Amino acid sequence: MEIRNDQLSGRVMLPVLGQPVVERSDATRNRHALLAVAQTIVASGGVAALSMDGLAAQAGVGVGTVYRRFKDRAGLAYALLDHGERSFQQEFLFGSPPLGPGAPPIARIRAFLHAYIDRLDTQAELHLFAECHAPKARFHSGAYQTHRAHLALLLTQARPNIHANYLADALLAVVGAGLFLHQRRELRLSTTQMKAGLDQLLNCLDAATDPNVVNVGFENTSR
Amino acid sequence: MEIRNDQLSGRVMLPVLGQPVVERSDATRNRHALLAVAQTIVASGGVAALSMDGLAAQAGVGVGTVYRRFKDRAGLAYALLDHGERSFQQEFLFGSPPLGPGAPPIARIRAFLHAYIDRLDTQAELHLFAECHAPKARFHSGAYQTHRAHLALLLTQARPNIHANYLADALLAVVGAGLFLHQRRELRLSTTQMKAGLDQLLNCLDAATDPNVVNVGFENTSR
DNA sequence: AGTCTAAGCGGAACTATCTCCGTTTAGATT
DNA sequence: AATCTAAACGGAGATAGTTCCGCTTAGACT
Repeated sequence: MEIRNDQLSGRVMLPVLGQPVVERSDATRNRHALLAVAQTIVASGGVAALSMDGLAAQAGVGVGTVYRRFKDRAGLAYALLDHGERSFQQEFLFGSPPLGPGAPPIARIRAFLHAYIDRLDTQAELHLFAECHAPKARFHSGAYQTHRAHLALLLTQARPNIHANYLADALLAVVGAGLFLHQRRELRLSTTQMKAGLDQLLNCLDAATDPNVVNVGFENTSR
Repeated sequence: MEIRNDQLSGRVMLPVLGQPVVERSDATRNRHALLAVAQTIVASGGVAALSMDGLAAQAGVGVGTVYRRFKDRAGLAYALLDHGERSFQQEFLFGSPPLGPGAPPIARIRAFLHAYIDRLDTQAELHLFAECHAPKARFHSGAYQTHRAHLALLLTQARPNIHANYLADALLAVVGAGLFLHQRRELRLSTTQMKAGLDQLLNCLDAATDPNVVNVGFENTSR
């Protein structure tokens, strides 16, 4: 889902070993057709209206084809999120500061979380859908790994003595789709308010002169 | 699911308006039988083995009965978690410090999160199951509301100027079942290590002399 | 004891996900 | 062009969640 080359020709490099290296032309055609139809379904009726059977019918292919292309419901959702994820990664990896390189670490983390919130504001339902139908897949996805590595690096730069990986996971949990939707729909928070809440959290990390961490228990891995 | 009286007689006060106030004896009998069977199914084969059809068959009732008692899969999961939740609430509301009243706020928060982690260690799969099959229900459950109110109160006591509700939600997100299972199974963190990570987060809250919050954007509710 | 009725029960039926496998085809090789 | 085969396709069927509705029953009231 993440590792693809040859975007212009429409050919896709699949990362899984033992799988074909390039898609056949009919497969590529179906992938694009299915994604296009899925987009319109979601746009008109929300994620609830997106069913595998219905998608296959509307796209004029068999259900087997849908499953072959996207593995399952969660895979379809991740595929739909992929476009936005790509450009998001471009921005925080190579774009202009404070989101991209150049700004101080804490400022970049702040910008990242703000941008994340803005993305959620349009795609939270799809995110939640994906997470709920494949809870483990979220953490294994290239998107999550990239976000985590990005935050962990910045956290380490900001405060060398903290357990950056744990905190990165923690920050990403705070901007999870489920909580976001609850805050937005039920608590009626604006994205501005959420960003303020996140800022507050970050200010604590920033202001704490001594996190008093000493890595208790993080040296060895137990089971 | 939360508001019940008359525990000894087995009668249950249902909180939903327009519903019967007390269960009929056969209904109570079936509820207990179903919960007992469900427990053994989960104990032997994990949550994956828990199906509504199978449960009904093993308990010797019709599927309709299962749905009448528990509404849906998520409701069944929440019912299974209810016993533990009850005693957990007793402990942090009325038990001995630092979990119960008497200790300083930050110490109580710390104890709460540690206890939460210990609970997850035995019940994370059931929690995840419940959350994924009814993502909105998590936040509306009495359990979540209670945890949130508890943390928010303690946070307010510790630092009057922070947005306690937002931070309470944030802390609960960090101990979400999905992340916990990932950390435990994939990253192979021990519960001790997770507690250390949480301590670090709390120490930041505690150490930050000025969270620099000024409640930006939290005054009015937008949509 | 008889009656009445709201609540509970059971399981057929409907829906949607996902798997399986026989058939078809893209495209490489000759 | 003919051949060959890995990949893709389609849709029937297995499985599980959920709803619906006609029948049954607990328990309240006479």
